[in-house]
Amino acid sequence: MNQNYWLMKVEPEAYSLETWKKEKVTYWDGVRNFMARNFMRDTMKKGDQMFFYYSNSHPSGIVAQGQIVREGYPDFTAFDPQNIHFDPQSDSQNPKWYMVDVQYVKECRPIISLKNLKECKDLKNMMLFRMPRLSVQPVGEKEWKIIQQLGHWINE
DNA sequence: GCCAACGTTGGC
DNA sequence: GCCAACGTTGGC
Repeated sequence: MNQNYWLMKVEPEAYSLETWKKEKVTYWDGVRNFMARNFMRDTMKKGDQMFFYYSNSHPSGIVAQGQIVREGYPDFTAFDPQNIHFDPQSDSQNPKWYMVDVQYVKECRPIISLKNLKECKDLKNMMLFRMPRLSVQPVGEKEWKIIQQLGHWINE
């Protein structure tokens, strides 16, 4: 089976690493971008690995690693008018947005900051730099391995 | 189907 | 908090 790698962004105020570590598995709701949605709906497979990336943070960067444990299914937060991610164009008969479930694997401490990533010349082709606003994006196997080396990973 | 206006993301 | 980049919307 072909193993894929991903980077998924979250703002720490929206969903923190501490919460993820406690819950172990979370659904990745609220993605409202077509390219990111298509990756989750069509390409992500159970067993794929992902970096958990803090955006809009001080600093921004990779703080943990996880894996996909459930493949794309409708993002039900879009159906709920009370929810901040509500989208009237999406309903359960014809869902517009999708999500996956991700399980916590291990933490990276200290953070691998965006600056660290940019300074690593072997990573200069990362999609992160070319498409800085894409919140769910693939990571190449080579890049994945380099980042594994770059970080200090902690299993708790 | 083009493209200007608008809204959002996210680094700084 | 500013603002550049860029995805999306909507008028035509």
